[in-house]
Amino acid sequence: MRYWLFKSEPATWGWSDQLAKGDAGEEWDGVRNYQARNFMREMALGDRGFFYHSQKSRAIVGIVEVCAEAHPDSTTDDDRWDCVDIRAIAPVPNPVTLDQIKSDPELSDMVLVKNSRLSVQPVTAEEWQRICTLGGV
DNA sequence: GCCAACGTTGGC
DNA sequence: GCCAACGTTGGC
Repeated sequence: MRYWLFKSEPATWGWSDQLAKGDAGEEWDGVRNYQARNFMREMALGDRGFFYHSQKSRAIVGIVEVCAEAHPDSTTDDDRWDCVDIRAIAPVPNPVTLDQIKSDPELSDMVLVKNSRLSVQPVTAEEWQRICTLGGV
């Protein structure tokens, strides 16, 4: 199993919106960036991901699971863009903030730190474990 | 609200 | 195929 991180502006699509979709999950649509799309194409059913709030709150707030592999993005007719479906698995009891991540030596190589603009990104098993520990998961 | 970083577009 | 212009993202 691989690990990922999904970034969203809470004002547009937040953790509470994701939770409301329940086990059915929802398309992670709207991505118009090749790198992010390519990562989604690599995802497999059952892969886990962090749900990150960008902008104002800047923290990892939840854990999601890939519940459908890459398929055409229903929000566009442009066949370049694919997306996966994800569903909420569990909240992170103590949200892990960007500040915490930046100040933790074990997390200093995270894509989140190095390329803050990438909206879908891979997370290593070590980073996953560390953040779960910090978050009280 | 500003601005730096980055990706994409389109003219040449 | 290069590169300038432009738009968007997201941290501060």
